[in-house]
Amino acid sequence: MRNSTSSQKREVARPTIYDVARSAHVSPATVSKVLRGVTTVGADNANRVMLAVRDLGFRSDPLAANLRRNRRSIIGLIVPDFKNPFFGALVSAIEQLAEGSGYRLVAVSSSEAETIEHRQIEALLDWRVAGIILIPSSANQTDQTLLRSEGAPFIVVDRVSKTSPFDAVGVDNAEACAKMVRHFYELGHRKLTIAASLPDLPNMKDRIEGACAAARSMNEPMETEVLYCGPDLSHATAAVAKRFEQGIPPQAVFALFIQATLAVLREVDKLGLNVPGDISLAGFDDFEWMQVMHPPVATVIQPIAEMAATAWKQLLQRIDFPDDPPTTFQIPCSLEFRGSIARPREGASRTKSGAQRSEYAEARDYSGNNKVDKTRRIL
Amino acid sequence: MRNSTSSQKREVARPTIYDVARSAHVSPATVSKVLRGVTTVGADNANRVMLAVRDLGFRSDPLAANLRRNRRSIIGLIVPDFKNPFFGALVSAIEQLAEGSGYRLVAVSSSEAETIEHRQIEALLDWRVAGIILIPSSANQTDQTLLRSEGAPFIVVDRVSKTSPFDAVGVDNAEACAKMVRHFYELGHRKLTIAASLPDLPNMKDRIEGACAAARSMNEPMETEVLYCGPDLSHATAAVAKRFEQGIPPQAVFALFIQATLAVLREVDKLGLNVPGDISLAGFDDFEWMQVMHPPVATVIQPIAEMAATAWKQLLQRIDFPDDPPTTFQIPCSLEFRGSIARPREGASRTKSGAQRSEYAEARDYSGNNKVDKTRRIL
DNA sequence: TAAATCAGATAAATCGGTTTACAAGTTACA
DNA sequence: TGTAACTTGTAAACCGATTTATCTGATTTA
Repeated sequence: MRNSTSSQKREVARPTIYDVARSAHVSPATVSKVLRGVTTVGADNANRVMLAVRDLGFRSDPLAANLRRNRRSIIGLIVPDFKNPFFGALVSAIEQLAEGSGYRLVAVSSSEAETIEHRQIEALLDWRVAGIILIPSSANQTDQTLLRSEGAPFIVVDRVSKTSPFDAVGVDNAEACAKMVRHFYELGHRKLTIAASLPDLPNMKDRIEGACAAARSMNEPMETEVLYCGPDLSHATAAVAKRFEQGIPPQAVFALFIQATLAVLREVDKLGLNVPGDISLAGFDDFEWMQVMHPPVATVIQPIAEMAATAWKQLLQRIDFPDDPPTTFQIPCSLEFRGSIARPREGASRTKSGAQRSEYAEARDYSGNNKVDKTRRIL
Repeated sequence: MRNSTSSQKREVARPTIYDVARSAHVSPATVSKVLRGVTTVGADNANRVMLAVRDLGFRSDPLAANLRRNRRSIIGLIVPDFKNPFFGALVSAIEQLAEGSGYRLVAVSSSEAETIEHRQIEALLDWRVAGIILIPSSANQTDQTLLRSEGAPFIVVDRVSKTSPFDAVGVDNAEACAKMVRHFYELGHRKLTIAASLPDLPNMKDRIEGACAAARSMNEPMETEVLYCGPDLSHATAAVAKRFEQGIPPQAVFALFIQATLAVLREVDKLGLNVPGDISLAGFDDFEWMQVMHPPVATVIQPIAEMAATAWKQLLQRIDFPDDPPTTFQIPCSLEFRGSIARPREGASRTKSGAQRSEYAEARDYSGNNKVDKTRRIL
């Protein structure tokens, strides 16, 4: 005999469909049908059921429901780090899409660690999620292979290579970096320091290679130097500081991730240097603060909204058609050339000059003209 | 008869405890006991079970398990906006604590909307989470009342009032703002513009009142003006722009949330004004970019790590002792007085002066001396 | 009128672990 | 030796919704 009236110590006994059935004088099966919108129910009974549901405040238990039917309604999202506003914006964009799609999005973090990522994926699989959106913590593809072998619909986002054997959504890192390098070149730079995190992330690798290849292919080939800064701000600060202390500081830096951008700005500031007078700087990703800096920081803008939309669409496609061949998407970035890049100085003197400041003032075009696509703004 | 060998179209049939039981020549109940560490199992049987588990790659299905026993292992976290790096840091900090505590943390977003917040809470309750950490989207407490009435352990974080009738963890907003106002006062400011979001968030209310009360209580009372900027950057930009266009621009602004800080910087920049020469500025929350600005932005630092730790501890306490009286925590903030605040100018001329620049240069003390607690750094 | 069809409702099996109740075997102790 | 106490293991009920197979009564068809 069902006994849902026995109440736990604290818990208010939740009504079950058996309670609803009793109250509406129908069978539990009929209640289930009404709730799922099956039409083979008489209008009379349906009404009584709906009334009883309202009266008792009944809400279906997804644990029990999901256990029985094998359909699932949760999409899991694994993000390397909630602190990174780029991922925050990406999560947010995907969440907008999930809202009202019948799916529910839950986000978990891998803390940039493979072991945690693996645990989280196993947990999501155990919870029988409908699908998984993975922003990998590393280039290691064992987790993706696991997902494939478990038959779970999933899509890899952001840190992907062009040749991923799975569904993947990334940006055209190489081309974006090439464009930025060309901008440096056109302004007269022939030496470029590239501040990367670590070469083991696929997108970072593409950025480095794209930038270096572009530099080599110029009429007058540019001299490049790649600085590996490590994963976070403290590592980046140390690496950048070390580089600035030894030999002559670079005149042009392309920071391929946000922490490197901050590290360079910090170091430049510490040494009393001037951007772009002493050093030209470009970053990656667009954060609001970059536009209120003096000068505003030129940067590569990843199309977050488009990435989210593509990933979401492809995941739903994958859920519906598990056997279609996988697709890799490469979305182009846009670039924002702001005042932080200027012509290199002839004599490499390092005092602040008024002339230099006015030059940057002319170069900036970030305020006032709102021609920039809103969806590309972060924070 | 159990039939777990029938395979779905795509799905590789997951082994159940019945499969394990068959393979180990014991009953399913024995398997369950072994897995849950119940000791009343012979060593011989236990070994065979563990071997079978390994062989078959069995992993327990939490849906089925949680359905039967009423214990739960997931903590749900509701955050208003993933894009806000302050929340990102808070989520991240809480996640560190959840890791290795036996609980799993899943984050969902309310998109700053009461209706979505309500839906998310209902969903979490339906999923029978062990507890909920709520960063409210508004001052409306109906959701908190719902949680209380459903008997779910929960704790409210960040946007809380001192007098919350529930478990709550917030910071001492009023005192922090008072300190910052005193700093303005001591540097000679007698007029202060306070840029708030909306007065309906409890923490924002405390900030506004704390700042205004402090201003009034000075020997020479300060004149304050509260500017309501709305919830996001676009609203804030519009509100700030409007204020700067009408009458004389303020000489001192205390921005009580990050978007206001950005909006002020943007407007200052647009009008060609100089910080702190023409206008002194203080913000709320510490983001890395604030330190690489020229000048670095003075700000109130919320102790994120401590907030997370307190909230987590209290939630676990609440789970264990559902009937203890609720506690409200008020954690003090620290302040970082940086170069963006300086003495007001005598004659309110608005040209950039070299003298002014050097004054700010003396005021800054943000780099080099690493005495700032690492845990307070965001991004 | 009897047989076939069909809409509408339901009892019972089911999902996959957990828990309970109890049986069988051992050991302990009077 | 007989009974209580303790071990170890299992069958079966259970969590709450879904689904299947079946049943009833009404309507249609032969």
